[in-house]
Amino acid sequence: MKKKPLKARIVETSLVMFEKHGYHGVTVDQIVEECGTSKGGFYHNFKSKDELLYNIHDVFISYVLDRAKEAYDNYSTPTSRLCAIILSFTKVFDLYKPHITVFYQESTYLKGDFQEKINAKRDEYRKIILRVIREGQENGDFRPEVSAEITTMAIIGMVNWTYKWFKKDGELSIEKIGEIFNDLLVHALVTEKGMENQDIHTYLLKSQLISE
Amino acid sequence: MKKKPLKARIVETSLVMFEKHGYHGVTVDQIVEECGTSKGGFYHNFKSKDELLYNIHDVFISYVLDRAKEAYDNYSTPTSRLCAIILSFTKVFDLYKPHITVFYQESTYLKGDFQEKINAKRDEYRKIILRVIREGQENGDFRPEVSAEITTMAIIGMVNWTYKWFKKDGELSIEKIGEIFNDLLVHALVTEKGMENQDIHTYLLKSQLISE
DNA sequence: TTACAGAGACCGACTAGTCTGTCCTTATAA
DNA sequence: TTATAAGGACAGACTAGTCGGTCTCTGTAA
Repeated sequence: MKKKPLKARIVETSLVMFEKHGYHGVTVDQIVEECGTSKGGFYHNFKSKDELLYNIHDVFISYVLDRAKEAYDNYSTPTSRLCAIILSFTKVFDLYKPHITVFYQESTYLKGDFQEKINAKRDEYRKIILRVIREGQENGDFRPEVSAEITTMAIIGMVNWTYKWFKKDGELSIEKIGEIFNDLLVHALVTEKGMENQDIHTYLLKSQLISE
Repeated sequence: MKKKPLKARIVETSLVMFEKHGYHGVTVDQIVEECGTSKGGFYHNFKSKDELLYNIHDVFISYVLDRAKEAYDNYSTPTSRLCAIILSFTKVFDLYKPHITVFYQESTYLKGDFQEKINAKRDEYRKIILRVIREGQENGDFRPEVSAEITTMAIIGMVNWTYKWFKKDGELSIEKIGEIFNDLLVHALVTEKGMENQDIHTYLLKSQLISE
């Protein structure tokens, strides 16, 4: 029964603390106190508090970026690709909720080089979605009259905002939430022609009467 | 030519600075330097830096809350109410973009009583949208199979996220962006029966071919 | 004279980061 | 197998600087 390496423990502990109190609401002393180590232990593993923040950002954005690329490669139509990307992202909330919160809450405080590296990956992510939507508009599956750029940001916003309200022990599982997002998206974007595709019904929720 | 009162100048100046560098990235000294006053001037108008942060939060949330209530009262169908609320909110970006950024970025750092007051208003806002969606589902205008709660948060997310990317001198005006949001929403939510309503076409973008 | 708005030197608490030293594991030579 | 050397992981006292907030003083308008 081996103990986890200190570096991982520092990341995990600080993550929970940052999520609750914010990056500036937690001191290095509090972090080392909480995971039972020392200043020495901390600065042996990280060059600075900033580097810890960068580390947290990078783990998360690299992970979702990989999932998005996978989703793009594993499917071949705009609709299935978009839905797969959305679903892969929402699923990450179960695993990386604290990372995501820190990512969107504290990225202002990333300095110079750290900020540039993260922004580059963030932009890459955005461009994948933008590309899927453009391809959908070009082949007639998606409605052409809505701006692809704005739609991209609307989708990203809808999904990302989940970090503000999602509770792991809430009523709906994260998969279910992802399905609702996809259902809304498909209705908002897909044309009648695009709807004729058979497998699109995979992404739609079954209509049911409201109980009275 | 009367000068603006110092208190307002402090708010305006700090807002711009907070938006760029974050609440913790700006010191009181920097604020008073930037608006040509002194520590004395600052602490004569605010009990603490926290109170300034609260002030900024309150101005913004109170404003949008009033606009939402107005929009609800001025319209009578779920669709028109929802669209009016969304439009009133997006329009606020022209006026209050820095407030909004600070609101969503720094609310973690509001202490005790301040936090509770802001959260109460924020919750009130959420409930207005939730109510409109429920009413739409009950009268058959909105699709009943999507969860009203999740849809509410999806909408709020889509709109709120605008603060992360909207540029005042960008390609599209904020009104145009609001119209796209409404178009997406109407397609995502409204039933065929609900679509029969005449004035719904006000909220839809005109279909046009993509130039090749 | 009074009341209030603002100036700015000053303070004390706090915090990121440093530095020296210790322990423990592992490699190596006898 | 054992003695010894070396290097990495960590401990924790310490430092230098920063920042929110206070206090006293000044100018001004009624």
